[in-house]
Parts: sequence; C-alpha cells; structure tokens
Amino acid sequence: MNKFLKEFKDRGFFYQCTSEIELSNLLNKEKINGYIGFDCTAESLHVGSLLQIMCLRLLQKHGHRPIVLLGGGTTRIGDPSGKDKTRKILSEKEIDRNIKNIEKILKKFLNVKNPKTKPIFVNNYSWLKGLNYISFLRDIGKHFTINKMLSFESIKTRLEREQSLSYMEFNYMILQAYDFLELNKKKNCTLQIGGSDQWGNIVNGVELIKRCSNNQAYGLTTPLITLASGTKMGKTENGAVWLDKKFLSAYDYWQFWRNIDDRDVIRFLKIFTDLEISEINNLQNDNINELKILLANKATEMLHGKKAALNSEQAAKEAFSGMSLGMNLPTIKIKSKDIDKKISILDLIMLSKLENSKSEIRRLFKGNAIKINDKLVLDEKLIINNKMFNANYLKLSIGKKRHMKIELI
RNA sequence: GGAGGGGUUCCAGAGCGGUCAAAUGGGGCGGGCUGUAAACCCGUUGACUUCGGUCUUCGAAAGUUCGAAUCUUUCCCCCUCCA
Repeated sequence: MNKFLKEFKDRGFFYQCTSEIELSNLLNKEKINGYIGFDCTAESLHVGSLLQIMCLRLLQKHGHRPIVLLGGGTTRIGDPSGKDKTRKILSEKEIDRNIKNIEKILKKFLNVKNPKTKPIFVNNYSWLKGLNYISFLRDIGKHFTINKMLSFESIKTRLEREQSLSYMEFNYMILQAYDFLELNKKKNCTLQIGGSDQWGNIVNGVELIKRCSNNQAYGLTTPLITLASGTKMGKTENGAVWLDKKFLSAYDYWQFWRNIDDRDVIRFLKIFTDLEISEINNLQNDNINELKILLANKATEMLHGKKAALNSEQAAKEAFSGMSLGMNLPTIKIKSKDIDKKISILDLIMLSKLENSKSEIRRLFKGNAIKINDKLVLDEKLIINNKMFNANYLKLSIGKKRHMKIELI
C-alpha cells in the first residue's frame, strides 16, 4: 500500500475511499494535489476541523500538495448534510471576514515555505459567482438525476422527517461536485478528502469529473471523532474549543488536551500530533498523565507555538501544585486606584470574566469554590486590598480548574 | 383540501387556573473520592438582591380573571393521519 495511505489508516484517519487500489497506485506514481473544503460559517475553526487539518499536513509530509477550499460561494448556500434545519444565511461581509480569519489559522498548521507542497488557497466564490444558470443546467445539471439525488443520506433524512429543504440547499451537492470538477480542471486536483458526512458530495464530484472530462479522481473520508464518553469532541467549560486564541487562550487549549479521557489519549496522539506511530506505540505503557501532557504540548505547539506550549505547561504545573503564583496563567490587569475604591471579590471575579453572572458566583461561594492565592474565600463581600498581592500579583481560582492571575498596575 | 396533535427554562420532557422560577432525566457547574482521568456519591443549575425579597421567563400579540405556562381570540411555526 502507498505510504501516505498506510499512514492515513494507521493513524485512524480512514473511513471510506473510492477505488482504493487505484488511488494507492496513483499516489505511488506521482505527487498529487488534494483538496479539503472548509465551512466558513464561523469566524474561527474549532477542534472539530482539526482532523481535516491533520489530513492536509499528512499530504504535505508525503510530498503532496494540499488545496484549501474556503467555501465563500457554498457558505452562501449552506450544506444540508447533518443538519435538521436551514442554517441562517450570513452576510457577504461576515463570510469574507471569516474566510480571512480561517485562512490565517490554517497557515499556522501548514508548511507554507516548501515550494513543492505549499498549499493553494482557493475560494469557490470566484467561479460560482459568475455561473450562468442556463449553461450550468445544460453542462452540469444534466449529469444529475433527481432520483439519485433523493437517495442521498443528507437529502433523505430531511425529507423523511418532513423538514423542509429548500431548492437552494438541494443544490448544495451539485455545487460541491462542481467545485471538485473546477479544481480538477484548473489545479489538477485529483483527490478530495472530507468527513464521513461528506461522502455523498464527494462521490458526486468524482462522478461528475468522470463524465465531464473522463478524468479519474478520488475521494477519501475520515470518521467522525467521538470521545470515549460517547460525545462529540470539542467542548470545554466555556463552549467550543476554538483554534483562534482570540476565542480560546493557548492555556485553555492546552487544558483541553490535558483533560482528555484516559481511553482517548493514545488514539489522539496518533491523530492530533506528528509523533511517529512507532514512537507512540512505544509510549503505550508510560504514565498516563505524562502522556496527556505530551499530547497537550504537541497539540498546543502546533497551533500556538513552542513557547506558548511550554508556558501553558508551566502555568498548569504552578496552578495545580498550588505552590506558587502561576506566573504564566492568563492575566488581567487592575489599576491600584480601583483597589482604593474597595472592590469586592465578587466584583473582581466579574472583572476577570471567569464568570459573568453574580448569582452564579454567589452559588460558587456557597459551594466553597472560590480561592485567592489558594486560600478558600467564603465571604463574597471580602474587599480586595493591597496585601493580597504578592509583588503585584494575585491568583484567583474558581474550582480546581479555572485559574487566573490578577496583576496590579 | 379534510381530521387531529403540538410549540415549556441548555436539551429531552412533565405540568393544564393559585401551593410554578415550573416535576423528572440528560448535560453543565461546584464539592467529595482520585490522577487536572473514568466510575461513583452529594449539592447546584433564570437575573438582581441590603438574603426580607424584587424583576423577567412557558411560540407571538390581545383578552377573561383578584390571580394564567395553564381559559378565550387572532397570528406564526411544527408534527401525525386521510384525500
């Protein structure tokens, strides 16, 4: 089997493939261009997209070139796959902003220097916006039968549940197939990778290419990653695990990986780090907590850089050993003149944004959850004073896991 | 087109004139145990509060009533069955 494909499988990326043997032969013979499309409905990607990103990296590792399709056009339509409801349609401005931001994130993960594997970023709006309806129907539409389209999972479920599916959304799969055709023609793209829910859309593209240009293209899908606990991955205390530090600090990102279920650690090392498989297999019997730290470090390093990873590790050590201040913790600054105004600890927590409901904070006090410098505080009205700061720093903790450093300026 | 059923707090789902900020389960949060894991146990889960209460929520609007998530009217949206 081809080396790329083998590693793809060994790491647990593989779900389904169109004509696997042929694809393997092709990959042995030449370096190809493979594409993955990213949804641009949010301003940032979250860990849910990380597996796809790792696929792009793996392509690069094996000398192939990734094409990143940012669906400026298709985002304007909305993919019905896996959705019960029509998504809200974003404004042009929002989509453009999202695309810029997502591209920035992706560039952190990909090698943009090596001219042989440097990723190509494309926006399908560039070819979708100018489509002529009549000629599109004649050239592309004729290859799709309604009978077949109705049999696709994404469409079927919507119809079975009698949830309305607009004509616009119904066209999504055609547009995605057309994207593949376009990339095949213009960028010599012969492979599309996507999540398992994209299978139907991908197969359509492969067939369309066959019919329109008689070229052979391939599709490869990845499984949906679930946690050992059975839930979909990607939640922390505060919601989604964003890949943009504007929405989730490097420290919290690190914490997300540090807190992974024991049963998921080895699997995730294979999926979400670059460590060689053989190396990971040798680690199997290592201390589980050390492995989690390794996972957290590798994952954080890939996104936020080595320094951020080390800082997070250090901060975590300090925060959880409870000895010192935790110099590397996320920090907010407070002016000494605000201290003079006698603000209470409750106000301080509000300022820190660790919580944003006073009622909730009051409950936390009742549950013995609030600590200042690792000392339990029971009185929500406790006034913050200068003595609580050690060399201008104060450590504020909620529960065992949420810590913050307050800096006096 | 005809006949029914329904929209409840993060989700599922009870309530069907006052005792309802609304049962129960899931999820979340906090505490205990531990390993920043899992499992388990306990507490908590609208907002604000001088902790006495106050304010806003049960698809939307209007109404009946001392009093409505609960009754009436109109509107919007979903579902099931028949044609």
